[in-house]
Amino acid sequence: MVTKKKATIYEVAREAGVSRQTVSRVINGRPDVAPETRKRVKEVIEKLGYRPSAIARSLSQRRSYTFGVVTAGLKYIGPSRTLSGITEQSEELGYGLLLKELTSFSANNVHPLLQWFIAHQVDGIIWAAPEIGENRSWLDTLLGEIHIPILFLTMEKRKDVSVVSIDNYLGAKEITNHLIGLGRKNIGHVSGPLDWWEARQRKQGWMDALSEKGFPCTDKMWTEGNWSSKSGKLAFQELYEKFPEMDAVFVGNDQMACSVLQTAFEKNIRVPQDLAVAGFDGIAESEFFSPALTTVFQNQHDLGCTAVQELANLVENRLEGEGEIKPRQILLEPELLVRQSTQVSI
Amino acid sequence: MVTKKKATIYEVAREAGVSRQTVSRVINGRPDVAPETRKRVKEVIEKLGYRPSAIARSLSQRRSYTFGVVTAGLKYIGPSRTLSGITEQSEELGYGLLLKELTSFSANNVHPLLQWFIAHQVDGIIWAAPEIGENRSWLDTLLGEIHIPILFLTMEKRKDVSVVSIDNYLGAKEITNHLIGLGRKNIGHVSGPLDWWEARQRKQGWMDALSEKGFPCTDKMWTEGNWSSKSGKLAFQELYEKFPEMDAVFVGNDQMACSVLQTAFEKNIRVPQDLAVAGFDGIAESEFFSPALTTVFQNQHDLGCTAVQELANLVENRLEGEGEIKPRQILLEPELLVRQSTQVSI
DNA sequence: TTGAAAGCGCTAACAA
DNA sequence: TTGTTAGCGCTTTCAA
Repeated sequence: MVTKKKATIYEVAREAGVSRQTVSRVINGRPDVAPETRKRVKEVIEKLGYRPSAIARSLSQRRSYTFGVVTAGLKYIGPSRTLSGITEQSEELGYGLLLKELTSFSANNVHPLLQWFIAHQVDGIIWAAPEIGENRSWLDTLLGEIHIPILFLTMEKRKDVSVVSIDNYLGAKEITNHLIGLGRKNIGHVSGPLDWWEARQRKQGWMDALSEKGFPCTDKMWTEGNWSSKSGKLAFQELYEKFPEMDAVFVGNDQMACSVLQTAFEKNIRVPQDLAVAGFDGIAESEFFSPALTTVFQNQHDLGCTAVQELANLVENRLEGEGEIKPRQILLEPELLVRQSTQVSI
Repeated sequence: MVTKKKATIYEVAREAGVSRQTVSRVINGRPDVAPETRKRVKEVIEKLGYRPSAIARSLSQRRSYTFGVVTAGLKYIGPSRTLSGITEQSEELGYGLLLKELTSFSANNVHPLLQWFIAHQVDGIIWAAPEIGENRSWLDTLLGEIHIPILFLTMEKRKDVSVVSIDNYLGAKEITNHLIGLGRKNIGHVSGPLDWWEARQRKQGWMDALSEKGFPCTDKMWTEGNWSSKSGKLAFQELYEKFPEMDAVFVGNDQMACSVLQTAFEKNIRVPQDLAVAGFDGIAESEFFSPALTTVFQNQHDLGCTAVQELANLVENRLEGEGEIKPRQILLEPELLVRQSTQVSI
C-alpha cells in the first residue's frame, strides 16, 4: 500500500497492539514470537507499507552491513571489472557498498576518506586502488588508528594486512616462456609505468624468465609506457629503433598491445611471422584485434569476489570475538591465452 | 591522537564544559558560537580525536548526504565511465554514494532495491542502468511510491521524470551523413541488441539519414549484434553475405567495430578503400585499432557529472520547499571523430 | 513469549 | 551566545 508518511516501528506496534520490541523481533526473524502474534504483526507491516530504517538500525546496532570501497581509475576497464566482482559478491552476502573513487593516485587524501568511512559505520573496507609510488606509506602511520577490518587488492604482500592479488609476476613469466618456447631469441618488453607495483611485477617476470633460460636482458630491450594505447605506440616505436632485431615483444597491457599491432600494421611488420606480440589483462576485445592477441587473462571479477568473501570472513570472525585474526595474503593465478599474434593458427 | 573507544559528542561537551548543542554548532560550522568557545571545543575535538557519526546525523536530520546509484554491466567500459563521472561530481558536491549493480537487465528486482535505498535515507537516486525491453515498466506503478528525487540516465524521455541522455539518434545520423558525404552508396548497419533503447536510436538515426538523402533502406542492409565483439563478427559476416555491394558500414559500437576490422583484415577487404567502417562510443582504444576507427564519441563521464549536478539541484530545491519541481530532460551531444577507417589520411 | 526502560549519537526547536 | 528538552527509529538488556 502507498502511504504518505513513512510508518515507523512505533505505528506498527500500536496498530498491532504489541510492543515495539515484538515488532523488532518479527522483522529480524527472531524465534521467540508466538506464531499468531507474528502473523498479525506481519499483516500490519504489509498494510502500513512499513520498512525498517537501516539508518536507525545501524545506529543502535553499531554496524551497518555496509563495506566501504576505495577504487581509482574507473574509466579504465580493469578497476571496473574488479568493482563488478565486488558488487556481485557483496550483494550475495547481504552487504551494501559505499563507494569512493580516488581522483589522484597519490596518498594525500587518504585520512579524510578513512574517517568518512568510519563515520558511516562501515563494517569493513576494501582498498581496490592500485599501489603506486609511495601511496601505501600511510599504512605505517595510520594502520594503528583503523579499528575496522581492511583488505587490500593488488599490492605487495605484507604480514600486517590482508591482501588479495593476482600473480602478475607469474603471468609475465609464463607468457615470456611461451615466447621463448616459440623459438624467439630477441624478446623485448614494453612495460607499464614503473611506479606501479603491477608494472614492476610484470617486468620482473619477463626479466627472470629470460635470465633463467640464459638469455641476456639489457636496457635496450625494453621501454616504458603508461598503460595507454598512445603511450604504448610511442614506447614501441622507440623500442623498435633501439632493438631492431627484436622478434617478439611482451607488452605490459592489452591497450598498449593494441597500438603495437596498429604500428606493426602500418610498418608492414608481419605479426606473428616477423614479430610475435603478447599483451596482458585479457580484455574482451583482445580476441578481436588484428590479429587476435595472445595475452594473460587476469580474472579481476573473481579478484573482487574473493576480496569481499575474505573481508566478510574478517568481519564475522571479529564479531564472534575470535580475537585478532591473522591477516591472510591470497594470490590468484592468471591464465595464458594463446592466439594468432604469437602463433599462426594450428 | 589515537583513542581506544570512539569519543562521542557527549564526551567532547563534558570535556569542554559546554552543552552538546554547542559542540554540534561547532562541528557544523554554525556562526552563533563565541570565538573562544569555538576554539576550546575545537581543541577538545582534536585532543579526543572525535569524529561525528554520520549515521546519527542522518537519523536525526532525516537526510544522509548520500545518493543511491543503480548501475549495470560494470564489466563493460561504458557504464564505468559514467560511474566515474558520478563519483567525481558527487565528491565535488559533498555527497556520498551507495552503489548497487543490477545483475540482470530485467526489472523484477527493482522494488527491493528502491526500498533498500529508502531505508538508507538516500537524498536521491541515480538510475544509470540501461533501458531495455520492459525494464522501465515499473515506473508507471512504482513512481508514485518514491518520494525521493530520482534521475534517469540514457532512456527515452518522458514528462514525469528527469532524464539525462546522450543523443544517440543524432550521433548515428551524423556519422551516416559522414559516410554519405564520402560518396558511399551502399551503407550497411550492424545494430546493437534492439531491445536496448540506445541500439534502436542508433539504428533509427542511420535509417533516417539514408531516407533523407533518398537512399533506399532495406532489411538486407542491416543485421543485429549484442554489443560484444564476437557477436559483431558474426553479424558482419552475415551482413556481408546478404549485402555484398556494401561499401560502408556503421557498426553499433566500437567493440563490434573492432571485430569487423579484424574480419575485413582476414578477408583482405581493404579499409577504407573497399569498405569504410565506423563505430560508436569512442572508447580509448578505437584510435589505435588497425586502422584507426572513425566513431562517435559519447562523453559518458560528462553524462555522469551532469546527472549528479541535476540530481543535487532537485534535492536542494526540494529542501528549500520550492514545491514540486518540474522534471527536466537533458540531451547531451556526441562528437564525431573522423579517422582512417573511413578516410585515408588527409 | 512479551514488554518496559534505557540507550545508540546526533540535531531541531525553543527557551534563557 | 548558550543550554534544555525532546526527539530521529531502532535494538539491547532486563524483568515479568
